[in-house]
Amino acid sequence: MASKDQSTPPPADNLTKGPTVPSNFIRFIIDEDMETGKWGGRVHTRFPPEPNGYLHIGHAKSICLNFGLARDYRGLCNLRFDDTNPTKEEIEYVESIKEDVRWLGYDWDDREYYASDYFDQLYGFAMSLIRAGNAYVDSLSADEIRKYRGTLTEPGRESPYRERSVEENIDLFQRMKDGQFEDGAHVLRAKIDMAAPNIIMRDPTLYRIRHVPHHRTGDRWCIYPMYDFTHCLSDSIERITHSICTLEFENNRELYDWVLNQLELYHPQQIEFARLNLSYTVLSKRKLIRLVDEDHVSGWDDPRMPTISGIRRRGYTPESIRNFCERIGLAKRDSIVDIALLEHCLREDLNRRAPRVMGVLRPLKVVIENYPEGHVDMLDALNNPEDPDAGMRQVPFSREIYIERDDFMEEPPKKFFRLAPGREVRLRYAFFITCRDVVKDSATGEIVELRCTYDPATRGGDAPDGRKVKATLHWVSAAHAINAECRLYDHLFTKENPNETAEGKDFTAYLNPDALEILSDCKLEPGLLQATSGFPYQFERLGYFVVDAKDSREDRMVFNRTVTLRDTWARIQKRRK
RNA sequence: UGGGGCGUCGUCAAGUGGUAAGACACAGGAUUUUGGUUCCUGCAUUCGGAGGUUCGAAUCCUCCCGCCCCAGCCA
Repeated sequence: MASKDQSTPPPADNLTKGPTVPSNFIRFIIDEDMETGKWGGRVHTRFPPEPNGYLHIGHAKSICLNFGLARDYRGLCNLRFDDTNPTKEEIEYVESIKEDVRWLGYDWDDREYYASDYFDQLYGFAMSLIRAGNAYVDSLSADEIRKYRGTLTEPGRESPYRERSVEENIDLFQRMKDGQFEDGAHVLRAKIDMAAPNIIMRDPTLYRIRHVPHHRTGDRWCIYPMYDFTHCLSDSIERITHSICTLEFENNRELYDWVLNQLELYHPQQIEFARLNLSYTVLSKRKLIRLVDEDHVSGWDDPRMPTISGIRRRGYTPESIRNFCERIGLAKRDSIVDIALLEHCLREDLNRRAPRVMGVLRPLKVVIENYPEGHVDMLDALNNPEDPDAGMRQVPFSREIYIERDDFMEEPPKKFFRLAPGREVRLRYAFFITCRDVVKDSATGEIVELRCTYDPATRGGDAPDGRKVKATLHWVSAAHAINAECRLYDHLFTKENPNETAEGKDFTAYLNPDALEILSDCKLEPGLLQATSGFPYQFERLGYFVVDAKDSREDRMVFNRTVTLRDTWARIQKRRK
């Protein structure tokens, strides 16, 4: 960037700020609107979830987009519940949605709206359409309407009720509202064109009868407006400028525009973008509901789920998700983002902020034969090498400790530099130890204990004689350890794209049986007793962990592994197989 | 074989007629008391294909190919 004034140095954060928000086609549209003054310099977006399920990471993309645009252009973003189908929607979902949006770090102030708040106005607009001869009450059955609609290649036929008089339509629609008809007896339809090449325009249904109470309006209504009628009008009522939705609504834009044009109302611009797909998981509400209903997972907030509540419980941070949503970009082509990018954003954030601790997942007892019995050393350990302000803590060391079973091999292969018979390694922040003997269960042959010796001169982890070791192991003093349960998570599916199914199979066939591994005999350093949920820790050399918000108890702590550390050794092993 | 969209590295994605950004992944190497972090290095002579226009094309034109969406009284 060229500086115009040579006497003024460029701002320092020009270089340190990191990647700026990349532009995209929606920002181009808005930039142009700002130049032409199309909306009087306003940007007003909305995030319009239907409260019929929990939000997932795909919604996060939309949330970050809509709220992010409002933030960057000094505009506003509304939270609006698209609650026009009382058979599917529940109050539980609106509460969870609000919690999730807030957790992601966004604020809608007092602009919490519900399409159901507009039912009166919507009814009035429907009446206007009828009076103008642009809508009619149809008395065909659902089945008949489908048959009359035609196909992709053949035009539809007009309903015999299409030419009812305005008066009759008004009367019928009023009586629909008054509850004089059964579900399905009539619908209100837009009168457009049964031969339209866009099937959506073949006299779309605007209202249907449903004698079902609504979670907000109760029994006040028994007719409910359809999405296409509701959404554009809600946007219009809220003076939205850019109505951003996903690609599958591209066909619906013609109807969005038609309704607003017929009614001659304030007319936002609908813009479509490609929804997020992530490898090794599914991101459709229908499929997520099945995972919950069929007990493939423990619930919407199961840490294996890609739901916001699931990944929150798993230990993901809002910052990492926001960052991810910026990095994936925005376009109109269908794509599947590599879940490794999400994990990268997570590690990047966690590495900076998570205090380091030691925890042994699969303990192997080590007795230090030349260490005095009953003695305890308090050793200084760095809380976070990435953060000098994080300070130090003390960790107890004693004659009997636990190390990770994976850190010892009786017959080590070439590139294994951890502990082995006769080999010396460093115990982090403690001493060098050398393995002298391997104790096995005489019956099973299983290794039950290691006998080692330590070098007292290496206290803290450095040898005064300058000798080096190839590995540093984490450890926990046996007498001081907390017993805890750790839940290790992996990708929910074994297939990169579980939506792509073989003949006769469905996506559940690719569920990963190892997506959850429960380890119930973990040994953690004593300081972890203070750990509370929502606060991430790095278990050194293993990964990032967080207290499970639901199942952890004071006398039985439960930790979730949020994500592993990158593991070069594991990759080497995998390559070998 | 109707209509609406979309095809740029393994995965995302910039690029808007002037000679293919970046990120992730991957592969090497350096530093390291985490096989972590960090730091270097490499990674599309070519943009779905074929023609054409142009001094010059991923960008413009023509034809072809492939993928996604729409036939709910779901959203």
